Amino acid sequence: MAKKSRLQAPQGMHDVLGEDQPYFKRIWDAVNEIAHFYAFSKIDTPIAEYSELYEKGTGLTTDIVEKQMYAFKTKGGDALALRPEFTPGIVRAFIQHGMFSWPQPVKLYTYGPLFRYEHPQAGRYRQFNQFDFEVFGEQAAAIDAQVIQIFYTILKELKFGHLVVEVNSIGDYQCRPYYKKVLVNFLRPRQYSLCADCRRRIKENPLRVLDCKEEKCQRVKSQAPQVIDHLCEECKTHFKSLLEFLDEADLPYHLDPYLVRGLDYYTKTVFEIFSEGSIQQDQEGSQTVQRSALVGGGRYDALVRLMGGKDIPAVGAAAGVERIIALMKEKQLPAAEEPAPKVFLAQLGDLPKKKSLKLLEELRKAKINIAEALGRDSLRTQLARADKLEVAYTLILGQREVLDNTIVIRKMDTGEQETVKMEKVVEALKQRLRKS
RNA sequence: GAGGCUAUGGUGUAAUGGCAGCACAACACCCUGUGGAGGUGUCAGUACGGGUUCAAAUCCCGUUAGUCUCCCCA
Repeated sequence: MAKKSRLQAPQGMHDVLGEDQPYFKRIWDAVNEIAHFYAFSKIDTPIAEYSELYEKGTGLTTDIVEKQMYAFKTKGGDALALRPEFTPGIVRAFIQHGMFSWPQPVKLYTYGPLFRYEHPQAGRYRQFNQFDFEVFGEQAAAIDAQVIQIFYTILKELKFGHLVVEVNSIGDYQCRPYYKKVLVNFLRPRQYSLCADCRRRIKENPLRVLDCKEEKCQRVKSQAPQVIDHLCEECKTHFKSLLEFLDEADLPYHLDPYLVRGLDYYTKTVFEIFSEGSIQQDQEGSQTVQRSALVGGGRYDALVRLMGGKDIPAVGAAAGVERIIALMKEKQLPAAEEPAPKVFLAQLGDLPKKKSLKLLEELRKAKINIAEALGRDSLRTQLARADKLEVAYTLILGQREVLDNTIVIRKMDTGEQETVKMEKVVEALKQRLRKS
């Protein structure tokens, strides 16, 4: 093992500096606001769980668990894993705290970092953030529609323009095994028209062949039997009902009969939300539209029971925050606005500097955002800095003022100065700021 | 897990194998209690480790990281 002693963040992980913070804030604000409106309560689960939880929940054969999990042993010998997704942890909490006996449905949301060990590239990191909404104890398709609507609304709040919801139903444990057989029977005679990966998938996970982007596989799959034609009555009714709700809610959806998802636990509804992607030119000059899913989710009616709880239906989804931010930047969508200070406090000398601390605290209580440079002594430098910050007013507190118990208010654009009594300064500033 | 491209002060950029330079930023001074302009100066770099060569930022190999593609996914 090569020793990585460079003074740098680990691969695929990065610092979020001040300039990016407003984007996160904007997203968290939108998420919290909409969660509150739809009566979701926040849950924070540990950043690590027993590995077993994901092996059982997410699925042992999924890439996420098989190849991408940060798994480790504690000193006490426990096998833990950094969470690669939210759902199993939330399901665990649901069971552990007996939420099946809470008033149903139980609506939970969360956001925070997830970890997957994979090759970083555009919009993909080893530590990344998602926000996640889950609803337990409700099997009506109305709830599926509501979850979709919530994510759609959050992205709209963030000012995304053209959003497309791709939906499909992949059946449940009654009808999917049957469809799988039909699909395999269709694919097997045609396997030599498929790419190598898909030939492998026929055995491992035939549904994923439908997801392949290879052109020759696309050709085969366009002839392939579709899941929605093989749904059992219950799943068919549920899916029809979902589409009606989506129509009613004016959500622009597109039925993608080939949408399947990578995780094992989905049943019935699966969906993804895309933004109209960026157009990229490849070497031959042909244009391909980059579409990476911003949101992915679906229904998982059997998971709670599978993990040891009661038979509780559930539906949920998660959105990738870094991807959303990348697109916000590309489309120049607004981040949160940080109110810039409009006042600067300049002080000269020891005594004024001491008085400054108290004055700053008074201004904070009065909610007047103020900048200072207590580390600087020359008035010239402090004014230069005030100028750079584009404040409207600068307070000047020197020896003379402290002795007279006054302070100077300088209006920066005109250079007018006025001396006011120290105890009046908060009021005087408020007045002036209100005017401008 | 596989592959392509890239790497020069804090940032952005120069340098036919031959003195590592410029701009911005930061800091100080010109100007001791009055900013915006201007001037002077300071700080600071060839990602890391090897190799070729009289001579390497430049060529070669490896590592690391970034970026992109496949895989997979948010």
